[in-house]
Parts: sequence; structure tokens; C-alpha cells
Amino acid sequence: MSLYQQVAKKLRQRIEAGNYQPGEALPRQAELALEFNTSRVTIQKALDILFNDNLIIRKQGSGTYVSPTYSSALDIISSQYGGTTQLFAGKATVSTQVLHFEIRLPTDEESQKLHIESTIPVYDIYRLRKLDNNPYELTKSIMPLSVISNLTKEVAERSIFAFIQHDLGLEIGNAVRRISADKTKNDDIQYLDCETHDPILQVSQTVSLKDGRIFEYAQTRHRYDKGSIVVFNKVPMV
Amino acid sequence: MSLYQQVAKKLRQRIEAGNYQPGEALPRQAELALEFNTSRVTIQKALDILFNDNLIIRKQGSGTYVSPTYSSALDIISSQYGGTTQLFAGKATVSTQVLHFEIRLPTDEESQKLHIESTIPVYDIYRLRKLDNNPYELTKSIMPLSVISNLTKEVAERSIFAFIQHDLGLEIGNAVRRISADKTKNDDIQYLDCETHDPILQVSQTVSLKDGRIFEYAQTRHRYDKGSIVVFNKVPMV
DNA sequence: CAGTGGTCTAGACCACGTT
DNA sequence: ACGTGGTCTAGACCACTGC
Repeated sequence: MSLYQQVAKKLRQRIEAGNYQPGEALPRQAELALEFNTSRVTIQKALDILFNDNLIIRKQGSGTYVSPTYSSALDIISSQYGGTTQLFAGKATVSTQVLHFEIRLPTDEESQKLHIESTIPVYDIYRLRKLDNNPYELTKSIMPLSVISNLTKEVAERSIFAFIQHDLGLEIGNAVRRISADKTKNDDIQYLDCETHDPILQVSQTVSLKDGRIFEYAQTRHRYDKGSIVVFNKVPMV
Repeated sequence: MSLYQQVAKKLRQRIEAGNYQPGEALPRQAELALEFNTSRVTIQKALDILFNDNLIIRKQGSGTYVSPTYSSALDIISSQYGGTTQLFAGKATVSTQVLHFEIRLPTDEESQKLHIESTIPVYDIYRLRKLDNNPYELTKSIMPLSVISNLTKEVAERSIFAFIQHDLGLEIGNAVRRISADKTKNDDIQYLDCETHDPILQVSQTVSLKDGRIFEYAQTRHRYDKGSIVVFNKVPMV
């Protein structure tokens, strides 16, 4: 891990431990540079990370302060996730039921969403997720075989994200999500135990690897009473 | 505007103009440094911005490439908002109807959300927004007078965000949003013309200034068939 | 092994807030 | 006027890719 990342990690620990209180000023950059025996530029790169996570506020001409709203920031960071499975690790038992698993050619819409040729086959996976045996989300995923291979039904019952990272050795990158509300459909009633007129929280996501290749287009339907989505909007850099 | 921001702007224009195609490599950092007559570090800071906007992919040991999924990134950037009003500027007519406007003391929950003492009064504003005369969202906002002042019903009918930025001279910072689905309530039926069993897309947001002070806690209810929320998730920096 | 991006430094000057 | 963070440079070395 690079130097500025180590510095960021240590400063984060101090803030979380309450060494610096919300609203309080951190030591001057020059002082931090002395303490960590680095250049000021390295300190600044470390502060960039904390700033992006909304842990600190920077005021030119004044100082660097622990974000007054720091405590609310914690949830966000921890929800930066990697697949649904990790989120509840330790808190509850997540189980996955694979309702459908096949390899087929993509529709036109799908090949467009995945940025692939329509001749490249895709996995079509339909899963139901339960939390302590209570159903809470229904996910339909499409993944191109040109990017993801050797997927099996058994892997889909565990964590596909873990498989991609650990077994395929690929690095997961950014995701674009579209969130909307929808009316209940037949599958929602059948699998999510919804009532006829319950609302559904729907998320359509396109997930990429670090090299930019899209590896998943998925639609997830959540019970409206089981979970919401927390989002953090940064002010634009330009 | 600083040098690296100018460079970022120019490179962004080139990408948008198609001078560099999706998937294609940008010139080497050293070459860009020569062209813009800057140091390589400055080029890197410029690339940081484009990277954060998902316009480019960086591969150590290989090069810098226009993101293969670049085109999908455009929507996101343009949805980086500033209040609802700007979003549709030019495309449609947004009108706002102020249903309620008062100054009162906050409830315990509200003073907690806003991080203020319960003795500080707040604006309580309830607005209905229409797009070309079709209702699409209903917003209940709470703002502390310790941060925002001189607000009037007339301002609320225009754009509160514009008032804060231009008239009060305050800089808007980050926002935390919680998105969920909900059942229709009486107000939704009355003002949004919803049917009894239509789902509602609800957003609860806490918006801060650049100095970290929270200036708004708001709950917005959208008709499920009028709009969705697009979100961009970056991979964590540490 | 050559070429690329990533990290890091020491030092300089600028922009802004505070006093 | 002073102290703070913001920007910028030139040069060095490291880490990784791909031939």
C-alpha cells in the first residue's frame, strides 16, 4: 500500500477513534508532513481520500476540519459494497436460490447494454435472495462469456462477486445504477411474498471491471419494506 | 480556474468531440505535459478529474484510455444536479406551487437530522412541482434559520438553490440521499394525481454547504412513472 | 528490457481567512 | 501581516505491461 494510502488510513482511524472531534481542526499539513516524515504533497493526497469520503472539510486560508456531519458519513462508506452477500456478513444469514441458469445469445437490448456483439453468448441468471429465510430481493443478471467464464449454478448460489475477484482474478470497477419504483408483478408475489398492491424498489445496474469492460447488467427488485438505497453525492470537481 | 482544471476541461472537450475514440489510448502523460507546457503532476491531477467522472481508464504500465463505456457516463455527469429546477432548463417548463410556508421550532428528529439545537427555528416548506403543468414531485423541506435566512414564499416559488448560491453567496457541498419505495398516501393522491395503489419513489436527502453545515433536510415523493434516479458508484480509493 | 503510469520529494509561489 | 491550504515544478525512482 502506498504511503499516502497508509497516511489516509491512520488519519481515518484517529477520526473514527475520536482523537479529532467533529468540527475540530486537524493539525496543519506542514505538521502532519513532519509527523509522518513525508512531503506535504503526500499529506494532501491522503487528505484527498478523506475528503472524498466526506470525513473532512477543507477551508483554504483557515484549516482542515473533521466534517461536522461526520457520523452520518460512516454508513455510506460501509455501504460501498461488493455484491449483496458481503453486506450482511456476520449480521444475518444470506441464502441464495437459483431460479434459472442458462447460457444463450443476448437480445439486441442486452448486447447494447453490455457493449458486446450480438454473437457473444451470455449467462442468464435469475436468483432469489433471502435474509434469515425471509425473501427480500429478486435479481435477473446478464453477463457476457467474453468477460466471465466457468460460471456454474453452484457459484451462483454462493457469491458471484467473490468468484470474479478471487477465482478469475479480475478487479471490479465502477457501477451505474438506475433506481425506480414499480408496481408488483407476478414473480414478486410468488417469490417475494408481496401483496398485490405493494410497491417494488427496482435497481438496474451496469457494473464494469477496472479495465472498463462491462461484466454485468442486472435488474434487482426489492420488497419496499426491506431496505433502501443510500447514496452520496459529491460536488463536481470542475 | 487552476491549470489542472483547464487541462481537464480541454481533454474532456476532445473526448466529447470524439478526437479520442472510446477504447482508444490518450497521448502519454509526458506528451500531454509537453503540449500543455506543464509538469506531469499537473497532467495527472487533470486526469484524476476525468477518471472520477468515468471518462477514462488508467492502466499502469500500459496507458490511459477513453472509457469503453464512455457514452453511458454522459447522463450521469449531467445529472450532477443543483436543485430540480436547473435539470429541465430549456427542455420543459417547471412550475412550483407552495402549499405551506412557515417558521417554527424543529421536532427532536429534525434538530438531530440538521445537527442543530432544538431552540433554533427552521423553515418548514411544502412544495408541489409540475412539469409542463403535470405534477411530478412533492417536497417537504426543513432548513435552519441559523444557516439560511431571508427566505420568502416568493423565493420558494422560484429556486431556493439559486437563492442560496447567488443571493446568500453560499457554496453548496455534498448530499446524502436515502431512496426507497412507498405506498401512496392521501397527499400523493390529492396533489400528484396518483391512483390509490400507485407506488411512490421517495428520496430523503440531507444537503450540506461546503463548510459542512447542513442546510436542508428534505423528503421528496415522486410519481413512479415520472422519473428515476441515476447513481454512479466509484470503487473505493483505499 | 523498454515504455508506461504511479508515487514521492523539496521548494516555490498563490489565494484566501483571520486578526 | 501572517498563517493556512491550493497549485505547480523538475526530477527521481518504483511497479507494472507487453514485446
